[in-house]
Amino acid sequence: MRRLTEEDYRLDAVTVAKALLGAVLCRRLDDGTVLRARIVETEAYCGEEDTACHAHKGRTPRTDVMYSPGGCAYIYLCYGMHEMLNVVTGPAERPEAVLIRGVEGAEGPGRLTKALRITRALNREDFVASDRLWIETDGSRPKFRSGPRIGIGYASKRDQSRKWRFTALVNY
DNA sequence: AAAGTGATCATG
DNA sequence: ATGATCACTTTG
Repeated sequence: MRRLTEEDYRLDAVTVAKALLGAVLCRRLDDGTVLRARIVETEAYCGEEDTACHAHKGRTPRTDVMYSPGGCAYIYLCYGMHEMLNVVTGPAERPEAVLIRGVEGAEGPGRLTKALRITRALNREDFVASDRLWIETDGSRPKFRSGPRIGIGYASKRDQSRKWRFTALVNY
């Protein structure tokens, strides 16, 4: 197991979204307990030109974090109750991110954050250096299926049709 | 099928 | 200040 480094995160979101399948999301709580879960579903959001991406309307207080260099967390509240975890990717000033949609045992973006006790308090956390939130890999690259992203009816038809959701096929 | 829940952003 | 919208989950 090795922790992912900034080089792993500074690639484009589609590449990182695929690479994160099979990697292990790790969360250390205040009491020292470490929770770990393998990532099984991801989605890529690719810059201002992607009408599904939160950054497609440009930089706002919320999307500012997406313009940081790849390797930090973008976490926001959806529908007033679900914390959504994203991994910012790409170089600085390029607003791309990977939404973690599911981990083994907690499938669904709101469920995994609940299971791993991840909230907006961890927005902007640095996955490369943090002792509270990081990602490890054992090098496994599971086979996966690609499909359209979920819940983006507000995006252009073209962007809705892009197959930027990735689901691991193997059961760990 | 529809509620539940509150942050966010564009509008005024 | 107001209101529409929302990268969802659960319940019926």
